Amino acid sequence: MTPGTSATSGAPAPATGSRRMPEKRQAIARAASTVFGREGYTRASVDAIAAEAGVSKRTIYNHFGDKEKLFLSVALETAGELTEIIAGLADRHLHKIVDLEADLNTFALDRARAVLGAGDHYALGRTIRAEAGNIPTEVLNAWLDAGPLASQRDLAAHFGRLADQGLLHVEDTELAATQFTLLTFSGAADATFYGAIHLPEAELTAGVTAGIRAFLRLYG
Amino acid sequence: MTPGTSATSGAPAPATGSRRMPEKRQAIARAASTVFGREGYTRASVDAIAAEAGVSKRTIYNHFGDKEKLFLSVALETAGELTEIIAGLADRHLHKIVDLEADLNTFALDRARAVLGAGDHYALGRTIRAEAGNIPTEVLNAWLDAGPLASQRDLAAHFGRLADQGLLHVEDTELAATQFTLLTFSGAADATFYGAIHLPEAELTAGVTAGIRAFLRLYG
DNA sequence: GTCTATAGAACGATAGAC
DNA sequence: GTCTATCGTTCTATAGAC
Repeated sequence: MTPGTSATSGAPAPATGSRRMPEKRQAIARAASTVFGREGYTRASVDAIAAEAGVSKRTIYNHFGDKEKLFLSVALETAGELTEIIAGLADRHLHKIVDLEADLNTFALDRARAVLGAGDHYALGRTIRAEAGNIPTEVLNAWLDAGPLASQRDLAAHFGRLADQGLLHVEDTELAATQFTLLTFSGAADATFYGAIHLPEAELTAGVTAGIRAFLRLYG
Repeated sequence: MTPGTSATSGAPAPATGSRRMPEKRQAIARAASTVFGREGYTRASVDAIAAEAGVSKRTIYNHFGDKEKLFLSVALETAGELTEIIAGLADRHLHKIVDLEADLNTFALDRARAVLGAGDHYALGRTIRAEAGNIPTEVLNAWLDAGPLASQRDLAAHFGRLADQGLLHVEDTELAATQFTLLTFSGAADATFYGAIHLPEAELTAGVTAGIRAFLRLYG
């Protein structure tokens, strides 16, 4: 094997043995994200990840060193994915306001569905939360900063703009964003264990609606 | 715990081989709670639990069947422990109000410290949350009902009483209790991954204070 | 004498690492 | 593909309780 010293060819090289195979690495990362998210860290076996990625175990060890490094790498690399999705939702629903309460409601609902819904957008995030006590502080902070905190800063910026337009009465935009998330998201996150179990749609909409009403009593 | 069939006598019965040994079972349950809470489900070995309990592995299997049953039993049996602690705090701080904002503040702070603080009051709860996807719905619901939901109902009752006294303006006491928890607790729970990492005292008090102020703007 | 609980060794499977 | 460690589980023998 010894992949580093195999044929040098600069050609596209679809076959195995090329000098660098970023697509293999990416396949491993994707597979690891899937399996870690589905099984959790300890239950996920390197065998299962290799099978999911369609590579041999040895390839994983060559690329990532060991299981822990693989997990931490994937945790860091995927930290920003959901942030961008949520930023897109905020831009779509909060950029041009037509009905403040309705627009906030739709944004909050879409965000909750994106994070907690059936898809595995956040499956790895669940595992990261579960393993928080075993993750080095720097990696944890990097994940927080590229993930949840980034979404919060983005939301605070939106609220600042809405305040400038006179649609909201906000002094501390960061605090308003935090409390918006608490009132419209954290309840559902807690009730579903961050998406691990299903929440009936009616309960989700009821919780979000009540949260939006409280938020507008505070800042409307 | 084990309400109906507790030990009949006051006799010490130190020797081995007695017909029923509930104190061994309790030692196992305590040890399992500790080790599961500290290590998580998959990392916790039956060996480690046996060592912590001062008991042989075989004894664990005789009492609980297998590792999964042991975990689920302990999860159910310890569900109400923290609930009673929090109920005591609520009774202490919310029964006789002298300064509404200060009393709510103290209660919220004490509760957050009790749940998220260094002690392992909630360590097993963290593991239960992490394993939610692998826990049978009925067990999960029983844990929720004896734990977080029970605390919430208790808090709602307090708020109902305070509303009757004219100290709060609350229509839906359950909703008020939910939003109180969201505004004064969930932020810290989220930031610490339910107590897995430490939160500086200053940040905790700042978050709680801001949450109480918002709550009183909503219901004061 | 029989029953039950205990301790500690032993087994089979699995997973991480090379 | 192989090695090695570990884990969940089971088996065997011992000893007190009825």
